Amino acid sequence: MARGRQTELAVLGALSVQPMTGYAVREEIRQVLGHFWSESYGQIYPALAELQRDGLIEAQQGARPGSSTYALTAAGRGRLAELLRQPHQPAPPRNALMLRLFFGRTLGAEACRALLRQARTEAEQRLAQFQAIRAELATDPHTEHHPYWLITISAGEHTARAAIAWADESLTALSQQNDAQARTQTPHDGP
Amino acid sequence: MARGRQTELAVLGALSVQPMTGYAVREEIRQVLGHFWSESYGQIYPALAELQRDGLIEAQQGARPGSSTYALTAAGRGRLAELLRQPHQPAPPRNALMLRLFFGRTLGAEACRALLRQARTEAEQRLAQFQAIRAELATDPHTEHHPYWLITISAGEHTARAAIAWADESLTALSQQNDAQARTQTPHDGP
DNA sequence: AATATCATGTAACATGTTACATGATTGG
DNA sequence: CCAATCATGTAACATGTTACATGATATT
Repeated sequence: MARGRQTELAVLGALSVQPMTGYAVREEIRQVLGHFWSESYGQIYPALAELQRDGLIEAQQGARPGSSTYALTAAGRGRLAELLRQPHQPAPPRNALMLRLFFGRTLGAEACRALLRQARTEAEQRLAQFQAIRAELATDPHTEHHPYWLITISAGEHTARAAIAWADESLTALSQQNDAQARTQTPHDGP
Repeated sequence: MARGRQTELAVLGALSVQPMTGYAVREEIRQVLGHFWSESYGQIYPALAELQRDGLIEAQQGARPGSSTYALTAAGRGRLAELLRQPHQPAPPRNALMLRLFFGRTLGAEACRALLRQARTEAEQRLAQFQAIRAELATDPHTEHHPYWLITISAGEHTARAAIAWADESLTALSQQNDAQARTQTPHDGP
C-alpha cells in the first residue's frame, strides 16, 4: 500500500518493456508515458527498493559501477498482470483552466479569450507531438506493444483535436457575446 | 501558500456566485464544478478559516445557530481577480486507464476491449450529464455567468464525444488485430 | 579542463483524503 | 420520534514534489 499501487504499476510496467536503471525508469515515464502519467525520483527510488525487497524485481550488473539495472522476476510479471487487472478509479479532476473559465465573469472576457487562444496553441502542439510519436513508432523494435501504444497515441490525438474545436467554438461564442455587449452599451450607430 | 492557491481560488470563486456556508461550498464544488474540480472538507474548512483571518471573507449570521454564511469582502473580490489572472500550471497527468492500455500486451486484448467498452459507456453518461446541466442552466438565475459556464459545459461535451469516437475506433482496431492473430495462429479455413 | 549527462538517494515540505466526533434541524 | 440532511471541524494517514548532496562517466 505504501508507495501506492499506481507507482508500483508504472515502475513494473516500465521494466516490463526492458530492464533498466532507476534513472532510465524516470526518463521512460517522462518521455514515453509523459502525456498521461508522471512519477518523480522521490517516488521511483523508494518503489524500486520495495519491489526488490519483495522479490518482484532483481538488480543486475549495471553498465557502470554504482548503478543497477533492474529486471522483472517471474513474480514481478505476475504482480504486474494482477495490478493491471485491478479496477482503476479515475483521479479526482483538477483542471485549472476550466476553473478560471468558470469564473470568467470575474476574470473578464478578454482574459478568457487569451486563455482559450493559449489552450488552442497548446492543443495544436500536443497534436503535433502525438503525430511525431506515431511516426517514431515505426523505428521502435518493441512491435508487440505497438497496437496498444497506438491506442494511447490515438487518445491523445482525439483529445487534442477536440480541444482545438472547443477553443475555436468558444472563442467565436465569446466574441459574439462581446459584440452584443458592445452594441448594448455604446449604441453609436443603430439603424 | 499553505492551503494552496488553487483551493483558495475555488473557495473564493464559489463564494463569488453567492454567500454560503462551508458545507454549501463543498456541495457547490461537488455538484457544479464536479466534472473538472474537487475539494474535500479537510481542505475547505481550514481554507475558510484562513480566508476569514486575512479579511478576504466575512461570516454573516447563519440560517441556523452554530453555522456561518460566508461572503466575499471587497478585498476578497480583489484577491479572487488576482488569483484568476495568475498563470496556471496544468497538474501532472495521471490517467489510470491509459496506463493500463499502454501495458495492454501484458493485460491481454480481451481485458483491453472491456476497458474500452467501459470507457465508452462512461463517456456517454458524461455526455448525457453535460446535456442535462445545459438544460438546467435555463432555470438558473445567475445569468451573468452563463456564457462562461456554457464554455466549460461545451468542453465536457467535446471531450466526451472525442472519448466515444476514440473508444469505437480503438475497439475496431483491437478486433482486427485479434482477427489477424487468430488467422495466423489457427488457419483452419484458408482459401 | 570543463560541462553535460547519467545515476542514486533522501529530507523537508506541500498537498490532499478519509474517517471520525459532534450536534442541530427538517421532514416523514 | 426517527431518519436524513445540514453543518463544523480535526487527526491520522496517504501521496507526491523539490531541492539538495554526491559522485561517476561521457563529450567537447
